[in-house]
Amino acid sequence: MSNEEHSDAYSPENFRTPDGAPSDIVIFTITSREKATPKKALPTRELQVLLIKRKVWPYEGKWALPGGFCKETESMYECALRELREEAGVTDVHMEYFNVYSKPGRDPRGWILSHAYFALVHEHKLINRRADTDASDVRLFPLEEALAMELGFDHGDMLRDALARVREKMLTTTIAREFLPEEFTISELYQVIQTVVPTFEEPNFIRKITSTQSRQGIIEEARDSEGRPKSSNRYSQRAAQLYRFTEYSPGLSIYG
Amino acid sequence: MSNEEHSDAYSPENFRTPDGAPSDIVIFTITSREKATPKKALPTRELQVLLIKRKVWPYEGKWALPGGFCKETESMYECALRELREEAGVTDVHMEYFNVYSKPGRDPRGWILSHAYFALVHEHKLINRRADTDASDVRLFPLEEALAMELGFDHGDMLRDALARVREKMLTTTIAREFLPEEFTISELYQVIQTVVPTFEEPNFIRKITSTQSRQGIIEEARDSEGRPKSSNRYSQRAAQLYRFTEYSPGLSIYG
DNA sequence: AAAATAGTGTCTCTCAGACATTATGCT
DNA sequence: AGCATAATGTCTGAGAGACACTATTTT
Repeated sequence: MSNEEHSDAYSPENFRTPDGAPSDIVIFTITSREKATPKKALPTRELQVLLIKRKVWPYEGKWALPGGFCKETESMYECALRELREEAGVTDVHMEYFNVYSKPGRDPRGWILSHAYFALVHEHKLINRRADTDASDVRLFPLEEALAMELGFDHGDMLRDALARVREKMLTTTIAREFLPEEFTISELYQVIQTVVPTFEEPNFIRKITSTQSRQGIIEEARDSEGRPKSSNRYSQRAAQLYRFTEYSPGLSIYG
Repeated sequence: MSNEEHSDAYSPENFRTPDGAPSDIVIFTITSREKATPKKALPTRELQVLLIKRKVWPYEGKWALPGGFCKETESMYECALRELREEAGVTDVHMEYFNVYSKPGRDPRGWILSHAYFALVHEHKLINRRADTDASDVRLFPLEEALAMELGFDHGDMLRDALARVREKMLTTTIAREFLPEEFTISELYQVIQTVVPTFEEPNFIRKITSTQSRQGIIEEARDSEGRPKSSNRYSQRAAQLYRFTEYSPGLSIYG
């Protein structure tokens, strides 16, 4: 066995090892507020990000993403789940890994590699938490505001990267479901997509999404126990047909 | 400041820190062999993966992915680039990060979190290397064979995950270019896609890819300095039009 | 009636899918 | 002539895009 530079004979004693491997989580939610109009109307929706105010060095007093150090007894995903629960009081949500942040010097505490996740949380899951927490140190920020802030560490990069990934996935997968109730109207779905991807615009959205031939059954009509279509007039005078996502997830291709 | 479990007052002395943070790289290439026919014909293409035979504990004698430990002075991506160069002799290729592997106990040497990349390498870039390397310990394996092998660590999982990711990206992005020369024929492109994604089948492939209306200009005709279309009879009696990828990368959506 | 959202009719043009047919140059 | 690959012709029906129009219920 040789001692060449790419030797496999690694042993922790011979090299500097990392000082920690945390996970950080970009928690997105969509808040909805009733419009001020006296009549029924679609709510105003806004994409929000959860941030935590740091109480200790480094970046004391700055806002940053929730997160924390991984333990040797858990996987990185389990670590992120734990932090999600401990810091945001949230369980059972869609969470995905998206990148590692490892630039030397990114953390003044030492050589620390951060593993970034994003989570998509339904508004209702955060409402409980907001009651029993000191709102001054854990808060939702509107996306635009959060993007303009100077966050601790390289969390600004993480936020931008997470957002780009979520926007892409919003259009190519059915993650919109994470922000919707089981049964929803086409307008709600359209609104959610537009809230995450402001450039999204489809004048004939209803036609496309419900023409079951080409995009085969991403969603289906909700029906009651007797098979009659269910509708809702939550947001409108005229009741709208309710839909639900199916299990089907289409495969996309640029070649055909 | 409190000592509660999710305190920010982390300091390396108080907790166990990782014993290492390596990167491992799944290097894909497509080999092409001339057919045995006397006449001109399309070559036989095969997706291959580069593996290295381990010489030391753990998994001594087993085949595994190339990789190695990250240094505190480099980012994880730089680490992967270095390993790619040191272990496979490859530079300037498409490489992407795709996951972290962190299951407790995954590495008998300790608490080691591995960061997995895939690289797409043109056959030509590996040919040089194969000459000056002992072919007995660094080798290309046909994909199917590699999948059936028992690799060291959790590298079997990495290989399967990398393959799934590359297959998805082959259909949704223009990474096919990584396996093709600057200018190529439609048949070559079709073959490359099928080599990576065996289920891909498009009877009217030429029509679709060259109808510049809908999939606007993913590729364009190659032309000589006088603007005349260039063609090649590398693989056929009848010369075929050459194409090149443009910079355009289409955005896909399930909603319209 | 006015407002607000839900949903349909209709037209044009492109394109997908299928399959047959022609084109070119080598052996 | 026979072959392998390259490329076009032609038909059908689905669907995208645009825009006007109708439907339903509340205020």
